[in-house]
Amino acid sequence: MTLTIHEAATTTGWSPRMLRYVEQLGLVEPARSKAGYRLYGPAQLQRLRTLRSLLETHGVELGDVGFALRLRREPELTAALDTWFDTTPAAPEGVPDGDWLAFEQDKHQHLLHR
Amino acid sequence: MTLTIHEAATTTGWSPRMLRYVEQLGLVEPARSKAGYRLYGPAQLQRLRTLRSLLETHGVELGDVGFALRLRREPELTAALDTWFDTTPAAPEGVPDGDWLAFEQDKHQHLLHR
DNA sequence: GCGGCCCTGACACGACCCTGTTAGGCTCGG
DNA sequence: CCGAGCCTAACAGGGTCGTGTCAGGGCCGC
Repeated sequence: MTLTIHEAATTTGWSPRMLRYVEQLGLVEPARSKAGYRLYGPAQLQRLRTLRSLLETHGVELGDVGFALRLRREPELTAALDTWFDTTPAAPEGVPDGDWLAFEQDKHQHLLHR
Repeated sequence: MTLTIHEAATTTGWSPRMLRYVEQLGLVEPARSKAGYRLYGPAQLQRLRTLRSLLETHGVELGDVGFALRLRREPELTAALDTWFDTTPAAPEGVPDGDWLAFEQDKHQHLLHR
């Protein structure tokens, strides 16, 4: 029930080279035989096929998916990005600039070290 | 209370060229004067500075932040990535492969069209 | 035991990203 | 009105990404 890299390549539409690259990005990691051969099971094949359609239908690059993976593995990075995006793009009215800057910096401080 | 692009550049550590590039990525979009001049207010300056530290401390590229922005603007892309990542990396035991594949595809279907 | 796979590592090469720089034209302030 | 600064558009060059291909060396099945 496991395919060699060349077999997996032909049934999923990737090239063997790309399968190794995808593995290097941490996206699909096949099991290994005792001698080090990559062994692709049904789960990996399915993942490879859905990955392919994901790229096509959303116009995404492999590197982008790699970055999304990084986001999952580094919640603090995700948090930092979230606070950055959520920072009000315009200063609230009635608040002096200095105070507002201090407020925002404080907010970031808390969120980063939570 | 608004700075011209060159002034904003010197106080934030970016180059004018980069400020235009950052704007093009949709990350920091300054107001415009009637004649089309970019006008950076305190909010934009703060955003530029925090962006800079974000890149340094997390070893992230501008393009990555751009992709994160894209994720916020395209929830369906985020959903697609989530379901892909959450696909069990190994088939559950006791379930024939065919059934499991069907189950996963069905799950994706639902999640995508929710 | 040998032909055909697989492994890792490396080079190659186009495409695109990042950043600076320049050109040509408009705008601001004194 | 004139010098300094802004605008857009374009080119340029070093860097990285995606992908193929090759070399040198193990592993597998008949």
